[in-house]
Amino acid sequence: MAEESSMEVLVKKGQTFGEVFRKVKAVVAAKAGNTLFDLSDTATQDIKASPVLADSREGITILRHSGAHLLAQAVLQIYPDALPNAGPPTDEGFYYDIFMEPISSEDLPAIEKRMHELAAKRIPIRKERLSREDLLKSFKHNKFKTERITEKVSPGDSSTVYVQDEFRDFCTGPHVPDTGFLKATKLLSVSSAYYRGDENQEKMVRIYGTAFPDQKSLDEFLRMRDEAAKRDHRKLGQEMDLYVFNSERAPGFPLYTPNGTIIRNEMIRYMRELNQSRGWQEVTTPHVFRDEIWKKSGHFAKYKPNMFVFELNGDGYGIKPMNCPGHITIFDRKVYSYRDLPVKYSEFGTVYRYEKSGEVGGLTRPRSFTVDDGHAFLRLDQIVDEILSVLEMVKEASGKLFEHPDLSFDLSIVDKENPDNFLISYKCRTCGVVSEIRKAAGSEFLCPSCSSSSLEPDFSKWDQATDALRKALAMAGLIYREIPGEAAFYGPKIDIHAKDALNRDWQISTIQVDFFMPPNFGLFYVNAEGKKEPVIMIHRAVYGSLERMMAIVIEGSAGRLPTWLSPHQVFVLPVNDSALDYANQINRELVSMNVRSEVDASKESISKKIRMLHDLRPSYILVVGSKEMEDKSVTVRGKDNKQEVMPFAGFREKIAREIRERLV
RNA sequence: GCCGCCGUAGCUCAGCAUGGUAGAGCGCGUGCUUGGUAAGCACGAGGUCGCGGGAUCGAAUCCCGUCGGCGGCUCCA
Repeated sequence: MAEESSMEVLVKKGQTFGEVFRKVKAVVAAKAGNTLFDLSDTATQDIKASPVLADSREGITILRHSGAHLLAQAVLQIYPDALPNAGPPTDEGFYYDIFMEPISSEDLPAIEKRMHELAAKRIPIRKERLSREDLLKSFKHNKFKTERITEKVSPGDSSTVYVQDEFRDFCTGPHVPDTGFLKATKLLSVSSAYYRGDENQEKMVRIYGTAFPDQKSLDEFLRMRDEAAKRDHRKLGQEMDLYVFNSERAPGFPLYTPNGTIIRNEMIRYMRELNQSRGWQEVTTPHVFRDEIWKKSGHFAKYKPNMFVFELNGDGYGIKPMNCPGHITIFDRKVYSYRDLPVKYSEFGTVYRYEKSGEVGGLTRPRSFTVDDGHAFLRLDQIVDEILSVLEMVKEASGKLFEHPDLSFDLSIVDKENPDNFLISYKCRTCGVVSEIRKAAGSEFLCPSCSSSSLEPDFSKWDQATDALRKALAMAGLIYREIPGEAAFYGPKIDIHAKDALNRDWQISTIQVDFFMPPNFGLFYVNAEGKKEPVIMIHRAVYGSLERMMAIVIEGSAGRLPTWLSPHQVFVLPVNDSALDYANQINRELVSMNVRSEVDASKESISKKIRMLHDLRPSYILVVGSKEMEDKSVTVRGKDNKQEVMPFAGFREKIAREIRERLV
C-alpha cells in the first residue's frame, strides 16, 4: 500500500479539487489538513491540498465506501423493495445493511455481476447539498434513512446526498468521482444483523464485500484469505491431532488428545514458573459451589443465564463461570495484617459458561476453558506496582509464544454518562454519606442514612482505579486506547488483544481492578493503627484462557509451534534397516534429555514418511543413513523445510537450548 | 437466541435439481518393494448418508421438525 502523498498543491478559490488533481492518475479525493474533499468540491478559499491516491490507506477506505454504495445500487435494481440502512467501509472491505427478504450466498453472483456492469458504465457520482426538510422528503420511503437524518442533521441544518444515476444515498462522503474506480470489487458473504445492533429491532441482511484499486491487489487479497483459512486452528488441530470436538456428546466443549495435552501442559508449566517468580501462590478450588456464593458475588444477579446450574436434594448449585469467589473464600480464612499483603493466588481454573448456541466456536469461544487466573489482595498503595508486574508477565510470555507479538492494549473504563451497568457509590447531597449500591436498571434509591432521594454518583473509586491503570500503562511505555463503557461491572480493566489467522481480534490477557467485590465479601486487613481497612483486588489472566491462546499461537505459527510447545519435537527416520540401530541410538539419547523424539521405522519410503509427517508439524525431522552413521551426523529438516547436515552433538545442543530457553 | 449456508467412510469430498436402497482420493489392514527428503505397487476391510417424523411401491435425494457445525449479528472477556 502506498504512503500518503505529500504532493501539496495550491488550490485557488473557485477551483474544484478535481481541476487540479484529475491529471494525477488514480486520485480519488483531495485532502487539506485533516479534511477530505471530493474532487467535485470547489475551494471556498485558496488552500493547500494534496491528492488522495486510490492505493493509499485513506484512498482505499474511500474506494470501499463507494463500493458499499455501488452494492446498494445493484441490490436496489434487483430488489426494488429493499431499504438500505447503512454501509460503512471496514478494515478489509465494506458491508451494507439492507432491510429486505433474506437472500443466500447463491444470490451474490447476480448482485456482483450487476455491480461490475455499473462500474463498467463509469457512472459519475455527484454530490447534492439538501436541507434537513428536503433530505427527509427525499428519503421518506425509507424509515431507516429518515431516522438517521433526524438524528444526524439538526433542524435548520443541511447535509449531503450522493447520487449515481437513479441511486441516491444520504452520506457525508467523500466518494470516488465515478463508478469506474470500482472495477475490482468482490462480494464475500451474506449474514444478518440487527438494526442498530439491537436484537429487538428489525433484522437486516448484511452483505460483505471488498474493493481494491486494481484486480491484482484484489486477487492477492483473496489468495491471502485462502491461505489464512488454511491456518484455522480447527483445521490444523485436526491435522495435528490436538483436540476433539464431539458435537453430540459435548457441544462446545473441547477434548484434548495426548498431543494437545502436551501443548497445554507446557503452557501451564511455563506459567507456573512465571507465577512463582512473581510471587503468585498456586491454589486449587472446586468446580461446583452452592448458590450462596454466587448470590454474594453478584454472579447470580448478572451472570446466571450463562451458568450451568443444578439442584440436588433441594439445594441449588452452580458450576463456576469464574474463579474469583473461590480464591476469595481461601483468602477469607484468616485475618491479615497490612504486613501480610499482597496475597496473590493463582490457579489454572477451568470454568464453564453457557454460551448461546450461535456464539460457540472452536477453541476461541468454547463453553469450558481454563483460565490462568490470578487474584491479588492488596493495599491501595500496592496497586500500580502489581499492575506493572502483570504487564511485564504479559510481555515476557508473548515473547515466548509469538515470533512477532502483535498485541493491542485497551483501557476499558466506566461510562460516566451511562453508569447503569456498573457498581457505583452514591453520595447523598443532603447528609453527605457515601453508600455503595448495586444499581438495578430503573429502580430508585434512597440514602440509607437520611432517606433523601437526592443522590449523586461518586466516581472517586473508579477514578482512583483508572488512574492506577493509566499510570502503570504509562510506566510500561505502552500505547493504548481508552474505551468508555467497556469496563467490568466491578471496575476498570486493561484488556490485551491478539489477532487470529483471519485477522479477527480476540481478547487474551486482562488486568482488572476491583474495589467492589471485596466489600461484598467483607474482606479487610488490619492497618498499622489496628483499624480495619478494605482490601482491593486485582483480577488478572496472562494467557487469558489456555484454549484461546493455544488457538492464536497455532494460527500465528501456522502450526509450526515453538519447539518447546511442539508435541513432536523430533522424528528420526532411518533410510533403511541398516540405519535403524543408529536411529534408535540417537532417539534414545534425545529422549533421555527429555526431548519428545520418536523413530519412524515403518516400511515406507523417506518421501512418503515426510509427506505423512507433514500434518503433525514436527519441529525437526532427522534423516539418517550410512553417511550419517559414519561421521556421527544427522540430516536435519527444520520448520523451514530446508535440509542441513550437522554433527549430532551440534543438533543435540541446538535443540536443548531451544527448549530450555523457550526460543520461538 | 437471530439470519444465511452446511451435516454422506477415520479425514477431504462427489452423488441430491430430474427418488430406484452409496462412490473417489487419502488414511487403515495384508502382501510385495530395502527405499536418501512432500504419495513405490497390488489386494482388502470400512458407511443405520446427524437424528426423528411425513408424503411415496420405493428416500442420502422431496416435505416438516430437531440436534449439531460454519459465517456474521447480539452477547461475553
